[in-house]
Amino acid sequence: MSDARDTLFRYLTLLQLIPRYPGRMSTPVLKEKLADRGFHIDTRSLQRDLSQKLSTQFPIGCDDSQKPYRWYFDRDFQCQLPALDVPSALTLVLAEEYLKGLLPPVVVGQLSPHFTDARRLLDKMSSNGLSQWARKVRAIPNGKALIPAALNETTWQIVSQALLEQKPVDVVYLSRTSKTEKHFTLHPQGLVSRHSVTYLLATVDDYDDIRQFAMNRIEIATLSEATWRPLHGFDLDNYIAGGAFGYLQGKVPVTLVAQVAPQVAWLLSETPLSETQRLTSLPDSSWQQLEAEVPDDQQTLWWLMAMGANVNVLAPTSWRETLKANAEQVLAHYQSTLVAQKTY
Amino acid sequence: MSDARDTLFRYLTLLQLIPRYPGRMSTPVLKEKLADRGFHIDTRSLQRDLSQKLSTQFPIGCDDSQKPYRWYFDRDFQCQLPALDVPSALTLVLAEEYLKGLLPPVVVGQLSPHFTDARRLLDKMSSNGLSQWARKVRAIPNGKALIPAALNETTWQIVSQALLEQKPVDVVYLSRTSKTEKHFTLHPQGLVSRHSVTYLLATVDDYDDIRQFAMNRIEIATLSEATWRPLHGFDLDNYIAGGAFGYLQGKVPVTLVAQVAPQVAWLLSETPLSETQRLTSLPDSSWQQLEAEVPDDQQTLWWLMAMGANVNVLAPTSWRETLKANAEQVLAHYQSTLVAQKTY
DNA sequence: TATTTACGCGACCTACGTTGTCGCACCCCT
DNA sequence: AGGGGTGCGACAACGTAGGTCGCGTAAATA
Repeated sequence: MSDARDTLFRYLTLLQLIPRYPGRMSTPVLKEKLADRGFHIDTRSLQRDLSQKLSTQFPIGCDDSQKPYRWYFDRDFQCQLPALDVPSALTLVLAEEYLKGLLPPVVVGQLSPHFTDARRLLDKMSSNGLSQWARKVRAIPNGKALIPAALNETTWQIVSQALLEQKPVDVVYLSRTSKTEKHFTLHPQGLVSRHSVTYLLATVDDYDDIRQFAMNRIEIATLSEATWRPLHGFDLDNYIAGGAFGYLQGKVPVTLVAQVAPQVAWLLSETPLSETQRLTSLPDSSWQQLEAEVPDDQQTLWWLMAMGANVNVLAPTSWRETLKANAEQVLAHYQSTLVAQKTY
Repeated sequence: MSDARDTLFRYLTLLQLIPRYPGRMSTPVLKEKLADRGFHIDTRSLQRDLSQKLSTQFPIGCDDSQKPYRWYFDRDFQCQLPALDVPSALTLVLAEEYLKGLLPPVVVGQLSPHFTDARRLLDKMSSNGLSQWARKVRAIPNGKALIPAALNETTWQIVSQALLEQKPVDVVYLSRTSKTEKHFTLHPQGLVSRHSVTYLLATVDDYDDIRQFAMNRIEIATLSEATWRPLHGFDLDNYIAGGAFGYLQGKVPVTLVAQVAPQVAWLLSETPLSETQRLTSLPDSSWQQLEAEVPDDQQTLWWLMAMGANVNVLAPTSWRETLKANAEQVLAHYQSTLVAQKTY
């Protein structure tokens, strides 16, 4: 293995080194990287491998406009080494259905080679002609499907790279309040995808406080020349729990007690609110009593609100009061706009 | 290519033919499949390839308990041919975060080789030691995260295979109403993953009507000996739109008109309700007027309810009435249980 | 413009890897 | 006990991978 004169393995390593299309890699660099991994071969051999062996059998392209030729894989080529099995392929299709509603198109596009691979397998499998797998699988997302914010492909690439390699980025950002473009140097500390909007958490210029930047409002991103300023003691989970995304979350879970309508009980018996959930029948009613330890956060409260008259929260009292107050406010709204309503 | 005496390519094809662990494939079968793809080689060569070349370089195992040896890949081995790039790896991590809340653990586990591959790449990349990528990325799911219904691994494998290959399955199903186990022969027609519960749509035994089966309540599934009875004219999308999953959906979209609080307007400007959405300022208020073409479905109504007092729906009138009635009912609840409340 | 440098590429040759064939051993089945 | 299916060691012939040399070319440098 150290000598590793095994041709096959060298080919495979080489194939793994060649980047997918937007990227490219020159022959000398490839030789270098190959050497790093224990394959000390002559430049000539590498050239032969590329231009005679691999490029005839694989969708590999060569940019020969400049002299150190640079090689790349076709953008959408994908090859799983243990080929996908049918269940995995189906899972991928399902996953794609879900993710399309959750992540920006560009980001899902990043994974398209995987998904197309799965689809190709399923297509091929139904050689009888009419399996029509595409019409057999659907994902119904949780909650209202909002349209994911569009974002720029290179922005995603630059920012994700910067985040992971701990490098600063220069960005042109379209501020929300003032509709003006601003220039910042960001030091990325984290990435949060909330619903369908992706936020970059970063410190700005020379300041030490974390700020949020919606990725879709970053107009241009480039790796910065500035030096990286590390930030210690930042914890993403604490940051989120602190309410930064509108999800103020109490440290301690609370015990939810509520009466729920039959259809809600049915739902909850399939997909519990928490591990500790208990459902018990109520006398003289088709409703059931629900008890569960749930996080003290906005999400849970919204879920309860969406259930509307189908749940009747008994505890915690604060939630009960909130829900009650909310209902009163809603009614108040509908009183005050009574006149306006008539115009529709 | 027809003669394809290229060793490398034969090796690769072979590697793609060897299934991942739960599966296994015997030498004669491999020879057969290889021949199908144009590689007519001697059995001896195949044996050498497997036992001397491939199994020394790859995590390949051999079950030699029976005489036609059967080969398989390590369960969690994964090899992308153009290796993953950093943005793709990060996307995979994000995707996994989301999917963990949406699909049953076993189903996500089906994709774990992909995800572990991504994680391995990120781990390796941060050779400086402390990139701690895992602490840098979070996905906050849309809506309340219910716990996905657990389901059996082999059930998923059998059923997905049956669905795609148009084969009937014999199942032991734990009925919801009566807590008894029932035996059916199902003819799978579709698969719907709703929130976190996965349903199989199938005709039962000799009947022609579609019924839903929660995958998590299928206790045992085996490919059936029965002959496949095709069902014509079934359209999954129509079926869902027809309200089968509690999402009765009007054929025509409706025009939603509402006044929304600033924070809701903020959210909607990032992730619109629909392509046609318009937000306009209201005089004498920080609220804004929202107009959008939205589907006439339960999801949208739930979303409006969750927004509570932060939206004031003006049209369609039916929704306005529904929301108002709901608020009144909620208040009524909280009146009637006033006494009970005090005990908490 | 002349010179240098860096690559790509064709050619050549040798060592070694690949592959078909044969024979033997083993196990299972009848 | 015998025969078919399979794994495996050995061997010889063929093919080819890979190091080396040298030329041509294009870009960089003086």
